[in-house]
Parts: sequence; C-alpha cells; structure tokens
Amino acid sequence: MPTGVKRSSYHHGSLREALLDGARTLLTERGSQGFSLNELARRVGVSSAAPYRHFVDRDALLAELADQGYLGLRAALEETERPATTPADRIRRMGVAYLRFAADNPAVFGIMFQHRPDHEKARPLAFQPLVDVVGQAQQTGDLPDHVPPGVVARTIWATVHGLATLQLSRGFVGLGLEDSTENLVDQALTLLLRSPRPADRDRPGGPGRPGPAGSR
Amino acid sequence: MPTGVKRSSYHHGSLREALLDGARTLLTERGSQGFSLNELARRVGVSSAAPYRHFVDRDALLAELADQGYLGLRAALEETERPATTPADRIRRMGVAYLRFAADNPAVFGIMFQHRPDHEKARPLAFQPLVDVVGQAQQTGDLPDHVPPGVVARTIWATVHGLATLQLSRGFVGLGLEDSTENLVDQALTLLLRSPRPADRDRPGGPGRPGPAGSR
DNA sequence: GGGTCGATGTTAGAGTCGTCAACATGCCCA
DNA sequence: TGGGCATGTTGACGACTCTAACATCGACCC
Repeated sequence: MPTGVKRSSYHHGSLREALLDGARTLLTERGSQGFSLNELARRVGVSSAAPYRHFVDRDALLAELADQGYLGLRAALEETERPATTPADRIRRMGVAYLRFAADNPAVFGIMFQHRPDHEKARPLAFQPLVDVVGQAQQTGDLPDHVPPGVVARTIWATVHGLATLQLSRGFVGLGLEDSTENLVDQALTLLLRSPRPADRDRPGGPGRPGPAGSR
Repeated sequence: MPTGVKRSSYHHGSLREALLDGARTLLTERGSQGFSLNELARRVGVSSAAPYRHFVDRDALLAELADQGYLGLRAALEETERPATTPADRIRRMGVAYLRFAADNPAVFGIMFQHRPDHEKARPLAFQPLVDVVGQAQQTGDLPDHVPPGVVARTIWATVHGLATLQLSRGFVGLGLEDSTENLVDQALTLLLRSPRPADRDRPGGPGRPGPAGSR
C-alpha cells in the first residue's frame, strides 16, 4: 500500500474523479513539467499502476484536464453576457475573463494550448462566444465590418491570448509594462475597437461599405 | 563508451558547442517535453555525465538555448530595417519575422516564453526594436499618439505573439481560420494601425494624420 | 443463496531519465 | 619533466512511465 492516504475498502470508489481533482492541484503546485503521475497516485492513496485503469496514458489524463479547461473557459466567457451591455463592452469583459481564467489556472491553460492534435475539436467551443459577439459589434458599428467577422475575432483572440500568455510568463516585468488585468485588456482593445473613447475621432463612416453611416 | 558517434581522442574538444547544436535539432524532433539529456549525450558521442561539465543542469542548457533564441529573434527583427520603408510597413515586416521565427524554431520559441525568472533580462533586448519603430510610427501618424509608445508596443507585441503561439499550437485549424503568415499579420495589424485601406499598403498616405473620412 | 465474471485494485519489474561521486586522461605550463 | 586542472568515463541511486500477472469484490444469473 502506498504511503499516501489510507482507505478502508480495496476499491477506491471514485478514483477517476479523485485523480482529476488531485491532478489540478498538483499541477498548480508543480507546473506541467514537474507533474508526476506517481506522486498523484501517492497523494490519492492508490498504487502507481492504478491510474492506468482509467487513463491509457499520463498524457490522456492531462488531455482530459485540458478538455475540462475548454468547458470552463467557455463558461467564463459566456458568463459575461449577464450584465448585458453593448457588444463592445462585452468584448472587453470577455478579454478580462480570458486573462483571469489564465491567471487562475495557469498550468491547465498551458496544457490547453500545447501542440496536441486532439484539441482541435474542443477549442472551437470556447472560441464561439467571441465570434458571436464580434458579429454583433460589427452590426452596431463598434467594429469595422469590411472584414469578415472570423478575421476580426481571430485578431481579438490573438491579442487577448498574447496578453494572457505574456502575463503568465512574466513577459512584461523587465520592461516596465506591468499593469492590471483590466488595464492590459482595456488599453489593447481600445486600439482595436473604435469605440466610445473620448478621442473617438474616426468613425469609419462609409468608405466602401455602407453600413452604419446614418444608423447611429 | 556510449553507442553514439565514435571519436578518436579522449576529450571531445568542443563539447559545449556540440551539445548546444545537437540540442537544437533534438529539440525540434522531440519537442521540449520529450527532450532528453541522455539521448543528446548519446548522439554527440559522449557519456551521459559529460554534459554536466558544461551545464549545471538540464535546465541550464535549455536556458542557454533560450538566451541564444532571444539574440536570434532580435536579429530577425532588426533585419527588417534593411529595406527601409515607412514605420507602419516595418511593423508589418517585424510581425511577419516574429511569426517566421516562431515557426522555424518552435521548441526554442516555446522555451523562451516559459516561466523562468532569468528571462526577464534577455527579453527586453528582443523587444526594444519594436518599441523604437512604434515611436517612429506615432510621429508619422501611423499610430495614435495619445497613448504612450510602450503601451502601443505592448499591444502590438501581444497581438503578434498571440498569433505566433496560436499558429504553433494549431489554434486556427478547427475554425476555418488558417491563413498564411503574411495574411495573419497583415489583417491583424490593419485593425491596429490606422493606416489606409487594405489596398494601397505600399504607399501609405504619407505624413500627417490619415484623415479619417476623406483620406480615401 | 452460490457461482462466476468483469471492473478495478495491487505487486513486481523493465527500461529510461537526471544527477552525482569517484576515477581516468591528457593538455598546458612551471 | 612532471604536476595540476579541465574534461572525460564508469557505476550507481532514486524517481519516473508503463506493463504483466495476480487479488478483490460487487453485480448478475441460475
């Protein structure tokens, strides 16, 4: 019997969930590099071979954690709908939620965006809410509509994702560019969204596209 | 003697460089996760303890690779100065160079932006060229100047960095958002740089503020 | 109720990895 | 000429991932 937690019955009962839960905390303690399946098993109180009854691989367990991460991220993004305001403001809230999610679950976030082929299914789920609201923002004129919504959403996503990863890797500290999560997102998106800033000079009235010329 | 390459003399002669070179190729083959110091030593034709005469740690070797990566990235960014054009165009070129560097050295790029405290010294080196050209772009009116240059540069960096990491992790494939490196950068920066229409990107309207409505 | 069978545990072990201590080699220089 | 120091090797330890063979036990069938 391993040195971890003792239990009365031979079978654990809900080992799979216990492993996933324990993995989350172990992952935040040790990072995705130092994460060890043996140590996880020890902590949960089972032998080091037991996890293999539930996951074919160490990587399979981490992949499942990543999948759950995508669900959590999507939930966090969708939750910004509650205080329903303008599309532009909701995009800001989404950006902040994205950075917060990354800061709160750094290791899971890292695993989510590692090169593994299976994520190509789960990722669109988390991405969809942003595409939706970008479409709305284009209709209200908060975002240029001479570009397909997917392209605009992709750019916003890249910006926010870049802020998140750079913040996680302490990317801004040596440069005097540290800032609060809200400021990071606000100042970045202000450059992208042509929205209510006081210096709101150029409403791209109607170059080629008709759109919001008088609709406002 | 290990099974790798045979050599005549007892001493290798230039083991340190051989290790760094071999590490780069092994890293691209196996990824930063599957990278093994033992396998590296085997390939270079040296015992598994030999690397410790030159690097205190496995991590120390990788950190050195990251430092060299920062130098290479900075060089790649500075090289965009040669075909000297407008600041806005140079920012575009820098973005493309950034994505290319990441695509050509995926594993090293990954190591460069992992949470290690020592990178906080090397990173500003690679970042500086962008800050410089952003300042120029603000003077020519290609970028808004009511925001400190560092903030604008930080935003552009985040956008480009996000594009790079998402491209590396195949972030766009499930979404029908794949695109060429040039298009990724161009379409993203077009939303940030208030430079003219997508069409006339060769001859950006020149100095002065690009008048919003009439500059077309 | 008794028997069996599959899911879920355990133990033991192979093979790899990172790292260290002790020893070997040979170039450089007094 | 010979000693010392940088740079190799050998051998070993502990930890890791993963597999094979065996143990336990609840569910289901008669």
